[in-house]
Amino acid sequence: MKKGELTRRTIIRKSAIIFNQKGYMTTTMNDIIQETTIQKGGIYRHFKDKEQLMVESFHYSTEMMRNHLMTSVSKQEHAADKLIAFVETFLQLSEGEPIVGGCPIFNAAIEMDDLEGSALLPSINAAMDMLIKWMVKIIEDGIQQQELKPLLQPYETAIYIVSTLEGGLVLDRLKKEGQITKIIINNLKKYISMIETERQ
Amino acid sequence: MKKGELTRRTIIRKSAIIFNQKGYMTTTMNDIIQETTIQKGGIYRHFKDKEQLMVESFHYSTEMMRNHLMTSVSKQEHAADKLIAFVETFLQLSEGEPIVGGCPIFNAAIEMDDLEGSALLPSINAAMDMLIKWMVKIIEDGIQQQELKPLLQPYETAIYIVSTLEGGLVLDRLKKEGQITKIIINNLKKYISMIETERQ
DNA sequence: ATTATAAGAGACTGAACGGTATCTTTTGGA
DNA sequence: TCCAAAAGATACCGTTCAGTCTCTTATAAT
Repeated sequence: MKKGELTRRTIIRKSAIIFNQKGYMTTTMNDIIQETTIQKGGIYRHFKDKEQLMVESFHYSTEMMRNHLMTSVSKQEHAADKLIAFVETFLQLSEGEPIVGGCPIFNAAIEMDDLEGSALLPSINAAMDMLIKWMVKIIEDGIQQQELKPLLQPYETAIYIVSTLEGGLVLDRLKKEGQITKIIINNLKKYISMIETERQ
Repeated sequence: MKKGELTRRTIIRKSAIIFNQKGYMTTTMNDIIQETTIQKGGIYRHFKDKEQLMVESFHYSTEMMRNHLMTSVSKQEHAADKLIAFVETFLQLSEGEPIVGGCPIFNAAIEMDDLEGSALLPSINAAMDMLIKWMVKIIEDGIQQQELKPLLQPYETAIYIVSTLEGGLVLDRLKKEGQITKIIINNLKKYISMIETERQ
């Protein structure tokens, strides 16, 4: 009674990668058939339509990213180190770890225009909120621990960092030199060192 | 002998807006027919295929943006003021001026995956290069005029600013509060004030 | 081993796509 | 005013899309 559940997960796992690389609108069911080597009937037995598959795949992708970031950030004690770990790990996403195709939230966000009316839209918004709130929390805790400057505005700071990160992904996509990531990391490190208090 | 040229330009002008809003791949010829109220035969008389229309529309859009930015930046004398004017004007693009849908380079860049093999790809790269080189020039001149700090790395600085700008557009697209733009502008102003020399 | 049922294969459908071919209307120089 | 050429309308074509339907095969409890 569980063979089905297994293939269901296989479909999600493989679809998530294709969606993340090709885009949700652009990826066709035939792409998924080809990658999973499961025919149309097999797929539509487990998912009522493409949209449901999109939503579950997106959820899978963001969970992968979240766990990846979480393990990296939680290794650090100091708030500034947490932020740096966040930044570095985030930009390493574009190298294919842990999910091929880079940050799934970014990939989905830039498709938002095409996804009007789709059930995926609220998921994207929720995922982005999660990311920002997470960073806000790191900053707030850092201020409370007197590791970050007390005058810092947590939300504004988080927005600024996330913006720079997402923008780095746009440029990285265009300029294949791979230099972009390094430049963004260096500049954000400098920024973070400016918002932290003197270490004891 | 010139009626044709007139409608040709009308098609480009109206298509540019739709492409910039809906995306190049997602926009259909029927969308363009509806918006221009010119039937298929009328359109295909002036453009051999959708791709040609895409390329010419993109070129039109980027020219509009370039002129808009140019007039704004050239009003300023000091390099730091030029950078601020650039940043502010760029982020105002998302409010629909001068071209509805926001920065056309950004809009096209995020579609790059879907445009593999398209004639639009080199145009996008060229446009982005133009933007970056322009900012590099402003920074280089600023250093030479001793308006910006001499240790500044022009290319790295330009990449960082443009990344933050583009990332701001991603977030602005998601969070409709309209607050994002302000936050990015404030932070980049602070950044620019840090890289300029003391004014006389 | 049997067999009801779960899982999957694959042909098919209608709609929408970009593009073409043919016909009709408009334009503007003579 | 005339009429060739330019401009535009519209029906149509092949292809591809998401999704359905029916038939076959694999599974697992008895």
